[in-house]
Amino acid sequence: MSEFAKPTLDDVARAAGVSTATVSRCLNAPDLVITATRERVMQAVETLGYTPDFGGRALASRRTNTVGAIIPTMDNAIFARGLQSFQQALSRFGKTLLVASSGYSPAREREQIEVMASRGVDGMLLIGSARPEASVEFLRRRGIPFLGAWNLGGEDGYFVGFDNRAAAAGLTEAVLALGHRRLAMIAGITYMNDRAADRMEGVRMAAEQAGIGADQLPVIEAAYTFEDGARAFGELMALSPRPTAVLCGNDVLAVGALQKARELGLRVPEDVSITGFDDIDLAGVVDPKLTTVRVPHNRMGEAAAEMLIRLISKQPVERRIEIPTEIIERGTLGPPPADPAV
Amino acid sequence: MSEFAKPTLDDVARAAGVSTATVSRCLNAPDLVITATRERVMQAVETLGYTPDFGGRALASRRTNTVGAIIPTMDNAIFARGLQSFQQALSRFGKTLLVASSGYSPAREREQIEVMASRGVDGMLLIGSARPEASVEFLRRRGIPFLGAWNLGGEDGYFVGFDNRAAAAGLTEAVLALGHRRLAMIAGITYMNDRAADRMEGVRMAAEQAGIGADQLPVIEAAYTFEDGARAFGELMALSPRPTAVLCGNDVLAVGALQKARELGLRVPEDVSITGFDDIDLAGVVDPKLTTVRVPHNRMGEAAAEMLIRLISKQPVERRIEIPTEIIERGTLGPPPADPAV
DNA sequence: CAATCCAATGTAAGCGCTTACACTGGTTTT
DNA sequence: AAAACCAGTGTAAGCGCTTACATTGGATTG
Repeated sequence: MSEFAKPTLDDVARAAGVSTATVSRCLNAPDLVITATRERVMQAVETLGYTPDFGGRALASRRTNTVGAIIPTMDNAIFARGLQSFQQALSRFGKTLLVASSGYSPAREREQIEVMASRGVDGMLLIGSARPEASVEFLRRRGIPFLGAWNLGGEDGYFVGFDNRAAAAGLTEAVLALGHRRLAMIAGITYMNDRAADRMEGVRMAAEQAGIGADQLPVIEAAYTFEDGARAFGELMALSPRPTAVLCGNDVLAVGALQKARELGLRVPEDVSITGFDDIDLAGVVDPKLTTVRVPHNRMGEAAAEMLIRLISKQPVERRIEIPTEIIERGTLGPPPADPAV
Repeated sequence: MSEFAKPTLDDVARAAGVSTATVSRCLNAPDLVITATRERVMQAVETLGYTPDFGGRALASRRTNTVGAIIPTMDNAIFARGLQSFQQALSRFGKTLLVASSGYSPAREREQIEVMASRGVDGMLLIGSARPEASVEFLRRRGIPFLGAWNLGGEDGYFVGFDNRAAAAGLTEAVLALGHRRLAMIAGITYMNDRAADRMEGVRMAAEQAGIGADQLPVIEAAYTFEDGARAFGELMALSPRPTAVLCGNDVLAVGALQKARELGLRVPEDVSITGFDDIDLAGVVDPKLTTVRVPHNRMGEAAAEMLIRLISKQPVERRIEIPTEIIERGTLGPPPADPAV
């Protein structure tokens, strides 16, 4: 073995004076090997700096102990946090995580699914449930277990997430309870994004329930940036009559709205109320602090890991695990102005 | 092939009536195959839903087209942003990214390095340069090209990053130029973190240069949370004489400090100036907006990808690429109070 | 028209590993 | 004391792929 060659099982076997089978057993089922032998082998492993070749191992054992996760983007605190917990939980089970991002594109997600399948992942974590049937079909054909996270999905499939619709409805009810009647919403882009769509629907449902029809509830969809949130808020404030409460599909939009409100000289919540969704760090930092919905990403990541492991090892699992959300009341929601501006 | 079995090269070959070699060539070097054959093969690939097995491919070709990145944590906007660009650039070269996190622990980083090596990554991206020699030695022995990012490293190795020390010194000079003399610093934890250490040193250097010795420059190290930043700021404000400017090792600490300042009834920057570092989104959202140092993570991610690709394909490369930083003047830095409180 | 060449394809040898099965020799059982 | 057993180890057959080399037959050359 040259200085730069990667040592193989064979090298170790030769160095320890045993067969490759024994070395393999030392690594995978140490109990089968007598202590003296094992120590000799481990010594050889150590001095040679041997690490098993993943490809060879995967090929021979038809297992990879790898699970894949495809998220819309890494550049978003929401997914980052959940994924971090997911990974930690996974590693407790000896699995490693492969992460890829789809950039919110179903086509790119499909590509990544194939990449992961090629790599022989034992299971897969996807976000939400809005995707072409073909992607799902592919996974099923291959017999790769997978689950959706961050929401609760539809008819079939496995899910661990929260009920975005119910949470949004709950928050809306809280707003209504304060006496607001002229609501508006800045929603995230709903195309192929069930979280955003569900939140929008939740707000609409609750409004409807209170006798506020869709025609009286202006909704603007905006991309996930402060600027887009600010712009949408500007448009909403130009409306007449002006809304007294603006429900935002996520905290980033809400913070953008908040900035715009300051720019427009509107006091929050005296002149206009604003709510967010997700309770990212940001929410506690702006002034006033954001009233929002807390989504326990850590718990979700862990629950997802556990569920996927069970799915992979064919243990019985519940079809969906709901993670409860919670309204966090801080400073941006108050009663409507007594004499609302027109 | 049963409904649930993964189709192999052999299945495709049989279906298309060619040899496995031809199928392989269709996938890897299509030019070598005549169009008619290729179309027949591709058709078979399509109908069978074939995706090449990564393990088999890696084993046979001794290439993986995979590069690894080990970052301290995913749950940090700074790394997320750079990594996103890194990945995008990489995928333009047909490489896929494997991400792992070390949780700021050198031991865990070492483990992950071995995992990546096992998986046969063609190259590796690490953060910074502070790590046990053994980790570096391992990589070298294995002949795996790697580079450090986010800083500029030491004597040897490849780096693409910024000069944290110089940037911190530059910002400190700007603070001094406004007339501040009673400086203090809230640094990130410097243990095994050269970025934090360099920033601290930069501040100290510039202060020294202005005749302010280390004994006149209180420094507190704080973990990467708002709370820790706030706590440290509280301690600093209890000092007598009270600092008129607090330089923070990153934006998160600065925002924590800012909150604490408000809590203490101190006006920023009238009573005390605060500066950050990194220019994360947050910096533009707090009130007043943070004066900080912008670090172009996108450019860095791309430059890192390019450099690593060159390293892998043994093309000539520069040993270090410096990404310039920029001071972003916003609202938290002003002249010291005329009659500073004691 | 034989010799040569070359493009298109096939043949088959591994890549590094796991694991079913075979073997060995001591211990227990009958 | 022979039979049965078993713990510890070895032998060797692939896993799915790539690729050096061999083969084929039509086009080009002298």
